[in-house]
Amino acid sequence: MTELPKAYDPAAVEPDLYEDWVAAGLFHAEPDGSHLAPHARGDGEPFAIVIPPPNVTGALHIGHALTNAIEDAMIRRARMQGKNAVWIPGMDHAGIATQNVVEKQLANEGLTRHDLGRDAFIERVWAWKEEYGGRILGQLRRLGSSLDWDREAFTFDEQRSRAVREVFVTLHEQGLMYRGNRLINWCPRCRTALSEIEVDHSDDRGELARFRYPYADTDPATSGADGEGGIEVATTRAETMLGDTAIAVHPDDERYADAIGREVRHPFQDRTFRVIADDYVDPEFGSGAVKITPAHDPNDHAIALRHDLEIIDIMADDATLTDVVGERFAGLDRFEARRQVKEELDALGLLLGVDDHEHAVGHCSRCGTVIEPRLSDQWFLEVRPLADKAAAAVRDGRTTLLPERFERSFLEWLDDLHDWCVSRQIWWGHRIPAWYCPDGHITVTREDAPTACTECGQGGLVQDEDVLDTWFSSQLWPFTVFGWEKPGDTTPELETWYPTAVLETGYDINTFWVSRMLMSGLWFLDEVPFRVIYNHGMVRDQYGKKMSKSFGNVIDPLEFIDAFGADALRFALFQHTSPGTDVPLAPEWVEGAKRFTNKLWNIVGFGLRVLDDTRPGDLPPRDALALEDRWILSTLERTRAQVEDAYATWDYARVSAALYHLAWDEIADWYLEAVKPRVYGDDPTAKATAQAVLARVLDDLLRLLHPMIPFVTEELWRALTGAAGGPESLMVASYPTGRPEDADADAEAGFAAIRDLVTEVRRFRSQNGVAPSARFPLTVSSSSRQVLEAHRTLVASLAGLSEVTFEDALTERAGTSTIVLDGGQAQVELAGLIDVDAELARIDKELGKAQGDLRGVDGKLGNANFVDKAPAEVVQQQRERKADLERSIEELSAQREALAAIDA
RNA sequence: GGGCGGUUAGCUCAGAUGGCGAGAGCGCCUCGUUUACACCGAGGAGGUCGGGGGUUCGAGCCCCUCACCGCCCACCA
Repeated sequence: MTELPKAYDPAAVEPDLYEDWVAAGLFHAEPDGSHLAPHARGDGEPFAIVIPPPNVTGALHIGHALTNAIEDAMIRRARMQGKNAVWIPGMDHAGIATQNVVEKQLANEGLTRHDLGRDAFIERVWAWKEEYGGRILGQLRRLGSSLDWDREAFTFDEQRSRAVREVFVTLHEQGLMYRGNRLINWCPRCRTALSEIEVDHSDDRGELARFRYPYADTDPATSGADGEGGIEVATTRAETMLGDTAIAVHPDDERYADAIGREVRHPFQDRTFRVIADDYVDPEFGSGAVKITPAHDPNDHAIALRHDLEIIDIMADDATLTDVVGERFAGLDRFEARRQVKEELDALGLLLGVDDHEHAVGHCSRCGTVIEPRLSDQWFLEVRPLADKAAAAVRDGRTTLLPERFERSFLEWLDDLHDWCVSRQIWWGHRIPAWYCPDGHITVTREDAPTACTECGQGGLVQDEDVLDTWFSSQLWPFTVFGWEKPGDTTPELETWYPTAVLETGYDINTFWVSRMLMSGLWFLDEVPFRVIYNHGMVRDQYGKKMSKSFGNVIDPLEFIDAFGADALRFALFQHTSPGTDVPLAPEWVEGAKRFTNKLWNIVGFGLRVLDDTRPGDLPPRDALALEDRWILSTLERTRAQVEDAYATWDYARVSAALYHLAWDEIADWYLEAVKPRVYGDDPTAKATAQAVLARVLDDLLRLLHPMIPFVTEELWRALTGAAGGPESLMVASYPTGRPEDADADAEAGFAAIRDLVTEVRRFRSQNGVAPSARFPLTVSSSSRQVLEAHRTLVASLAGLSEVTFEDALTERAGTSTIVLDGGQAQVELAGLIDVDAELARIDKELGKAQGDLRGVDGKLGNANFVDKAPAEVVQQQRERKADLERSIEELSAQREALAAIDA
């Protein structure tokens, strides 16, 4: 059989295997299942995942690595289980993000997008996309992602664009999509409206400026001076006072009972406004009087609507002040205006003080600029009916959120969701299918170029300049990727794979994306887009800190793949991955995972060396199997069940832990050692049996591990089975199902007895400085005598003994040392083996510990409550432990005496 | 201001429905070139399970409370 290189070299294996898989078409799926491997044909339960489409601007970062590793494991396992599994690749055009990147590039050339003009700019973005945009998809291949590349989609390609227009028009026809003049979040740098969730709030250190509005009926010459004849207000944004149109106080606030209805005079503008009463005002805060700026604050806007106040918009697109504020401040940037307004107020004697004030400030999630609430004409989607459907689907379990504890906040969010501002004042994105006639009537249509206004019939229509929020198209992803273009559409792909099996994504985009897919899927297809929402955590560094460019702790997954291989990176991620749990990642852990792949390499490498031409296949009859065979098969089956169980709770950390333990601690450390006497021995029957079992064990191990670490397992499996590659691949081999008949408690107990004895002998060596190579005889007395005696050769081989003999009871003799076993003891002839003084010291130490433990157990057993009320078996355990301790104390004391005698 | 998660060995984390005589990986110490692997093997040291109180025969696990840490949501000027 093939000899493997001594150490695993991922770089020499991974790229070729990936190409081989692609060439063999193993990633591709057909709705009718015609692609399925023979073992699965005729079954083929549909199992689809759509990739969370990465931004075209993106490069693979560690979060992508996590998402794609998990999804790949899901898909690969489903595929091996004979499901009709498909994983759809694609990218998101990522409106603002992409536009920003290209604008930055233009800025390097000293240009703005306006210098190019709309059409040229968009052309430029497409060119950029062609040149750099595909980068991340290539990087996904390095990870081993088994995406069906024949089905790649893009949120801004023609097919998806048709669906977007159709959805917009349909929603408009349904009366849910409307144009309105409302207060929205405006980013002055991106110069566009943003939705609520595109605004990040942070607690910033700011200020609270207090100043006084003089009453209109007081003398301007004196009213400013000293607190007389005015009303005190406070603000964190002093410049907004230029757009104030009222002062509000609480209706029950006695301090202001007389003030209500009075007029105040604007210090910088030739106008006055009233003091009004509104419940919104908190009398406890500040002076209890609030200045009202309807055009620039959501609460103020609401109050303005209730009281029919004048609304004055004081800002331009770039957050400089417009002429309406008056000559003194017009044209100033908002922050400069803030400073100067305070100055002028102070000059007039109206400023009462400026205090430090920490408060939540909204920032643009794309560029970090401070958001300006602003009144604006935008397109809105009335989300209530859609959100209600989505919430109902979560509540009745049509879709399940993992971890479950996320469900509550997800539902609360859906329950008080506000209308979605979908229009963006940028160029890169789906143009809004609305046209305006010269009279301002709106025509929303599926046509490319409508010629007549639907309201008044006149021509000269001009299309809305705006584009849609990028999430508007990605919300349709789970069905547009399967060919859906309009309500009622059906395709074989949709019929087979919609709803998808699971939507796997970080919890950070539940609101942006997941909720909206749920809403639109239910609205347009009347069916949830996915049965399960699996939320993975965020990848953090080894100190638990979020990875971000500004911290400089970002880890590039490609560097890990180069250094340790994709499998190592994947396995390291899996080892810490449970639903909703953040994943800390340190280089040493990837290194550790690499060691695991190397261990696996050597485990199978050993197999290849000793299997001769044995391939995995049927096993000899059970009664021909050795104890260690039955033990490992039982352990394998038990682990397989644990893995199954862990997968049922989507807990990859437990899956990887169970398989790591199986491979390293059970197979490598014990089974391979236990099997050596037979495979190196000259009993052909015993050898053949060992080989058959070993082949089976290695085969199953590789199958179980393949979804997580596809490359190394595939390479080894081909060597083990002689598979030629291409369609003969572990990728489409069957995933192990249960073999309940392999469960064998007797064999596990028997092997455990052997293991305990061997471990004790090794401990004896280590503690007494007896070389591992030293051979010596051992006499054993044990309750497990039967099984130990029957496997004396194995015991001798594993423990490095020259001879093992058995007696019913050992008698203490000078010059021997006793090894205490779980179910008995063993005796070593010490002559020439050990250092007596060291041994005495060791015994003293053990004696001390045993005596301490005994006191503990005695205390427990002396407690009447414990003895009476604890379950009998628990009490029994303690009694046994007490007996054990007493016995070992006795033995140790005897040994001590014997040794002391030799010493003397 | 709400909500959620966390606090277990030097580090990062496991520890279903309370029975633990508390585990793993890395790190640390001792020994080791046995024909799978030094990307290794054998053995070992190291924990008042954040503090306090409670329930229980028994609590790392349940209850109360306090203290930190992290995240999400939120219109208090």
